[in-house]
Amino acid sequence: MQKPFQINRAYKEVQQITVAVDCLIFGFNEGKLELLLVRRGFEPERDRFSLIGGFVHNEEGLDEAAHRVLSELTGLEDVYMEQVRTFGKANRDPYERVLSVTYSALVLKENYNDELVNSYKAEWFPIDNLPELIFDHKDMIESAMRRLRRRIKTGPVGFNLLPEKFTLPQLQKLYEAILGEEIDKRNFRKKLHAMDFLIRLEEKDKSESKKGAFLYRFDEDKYNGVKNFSI
Amino acid sequence: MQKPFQINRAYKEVQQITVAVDCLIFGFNEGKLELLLVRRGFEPERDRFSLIGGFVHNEEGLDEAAHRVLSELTGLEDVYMEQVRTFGKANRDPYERVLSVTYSALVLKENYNDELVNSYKAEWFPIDNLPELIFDHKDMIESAMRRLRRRIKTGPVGFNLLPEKFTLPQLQKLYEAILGEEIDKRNFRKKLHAMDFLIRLEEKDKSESKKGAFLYRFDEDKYNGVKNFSI
DNA sequence: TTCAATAGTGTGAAATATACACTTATGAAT
DNA sequence: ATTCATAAGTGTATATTTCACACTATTGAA
Repeated sequence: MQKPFQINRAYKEVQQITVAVDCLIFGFNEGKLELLLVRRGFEPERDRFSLIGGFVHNEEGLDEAAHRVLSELTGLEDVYMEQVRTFGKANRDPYERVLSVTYSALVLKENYNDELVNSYKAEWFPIDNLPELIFDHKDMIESAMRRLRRRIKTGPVGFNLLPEKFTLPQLQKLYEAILGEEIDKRNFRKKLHAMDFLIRLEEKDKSESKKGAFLYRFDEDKYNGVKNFSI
Repeated sequence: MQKPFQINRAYKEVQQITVAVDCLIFGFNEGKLELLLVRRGFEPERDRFSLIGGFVHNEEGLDEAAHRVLSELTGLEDVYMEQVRTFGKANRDPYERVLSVTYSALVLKENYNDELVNSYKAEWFPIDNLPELIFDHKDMIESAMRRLRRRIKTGPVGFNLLPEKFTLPQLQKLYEAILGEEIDKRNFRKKLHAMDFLIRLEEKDKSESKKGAFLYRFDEDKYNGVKNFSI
């Protein structure tokens, strides 16, 4: 019989593993959900695309590491991120063992530091037209997409992908892009109106139509009074 | 400006971290949802309770590690497990840095190897009356419970906690124990009947009542024809 | 024969989700 | 100035789902 596992717990000579965070950086632009990828500039797998990632340092937590990696690439500091899941097959990276904890980030394209993004050879791709990716990064994206679809239906996370002021047609296009299906305009607005956490401003965005669409703002306080968010 | 992160990717001298899996082993017994915990037999934190865990070996994947840890403790081999989430605050274990990937396991108490469980000083606790736990294990349990509540409403995972043949009153008690709320008997049965993936056997369990309750069996094939599982 | 205890069953009301079409405002073109 | 094209905005009826609710059936034990 093996030793009780608790004793192993105290072993100092236990195997250690390289741990990375890989970030799924989502943006929304011109009605499309996009993902930020980098092209590998070195062998192996040179020129293939991958998620933005980096290693976890010894003194930093996972969330910190994810924020650091994102901020190093985009210059963004206060970004909405959540952990998605951890990929840990022994040979997922065939060159060396790396455990990867994935994080999903929702960023506002207008806030990026373009220069920084360019310097890292990062590119945005529409979610429905991604290039081939290294390792298990495709699985990571699927996993993150499933989660994102669930999250936007049950909570107000989608607003992180829109500017402070946005129109209802914009918001609906965002939901359609993420869910991958068309939504009825009247039903969509009916739900939003019922929850009553958006504030209509006396301002219109005329960039998409001659009539112009009213701009709205997400109101945190009013949202806190909402019991069952559902779209 | 820092170096492009991709170059870091190729570094071999990157920090490595000790990685553990911690298993949330759920069982269902006498109408109660229970969790299997072990009492630490060594300092520090001697005599406090913790989840069952173990370190990830270099040549094994996370899922494998979780199954191995579970099987070493309980002798069970084919157990339903899913990854929950990864806890990675730098100081979550104040004695040494350990990253922990949590797994939720649904086991059938009658299948355990009692001797093995006893030899490890493991104990079952009802989920609503847990002892104090080390480190962030309480957070892990909350996280796993949230997930379990969601999963049993949207999929047939609960059956893993019941024997092959079970009664509807048993099944309902299981749902009530996990969800922490009472369910209307008629509405509960109505949903199950509508989905039509349970097979009623010509056999009754009279251990709970004089009248006896019919035994049912979960039918995998019939379940595959169900589009929207919902309880 | 009665009693106690759990198993089993159906209906109506309320809430939620879905389907669906026309009017409004405005800038651009004539 | 009138017309036209384009997207914004609005309400109602139906179907579906969820929820609330109470009595009968079966049986072993007393």
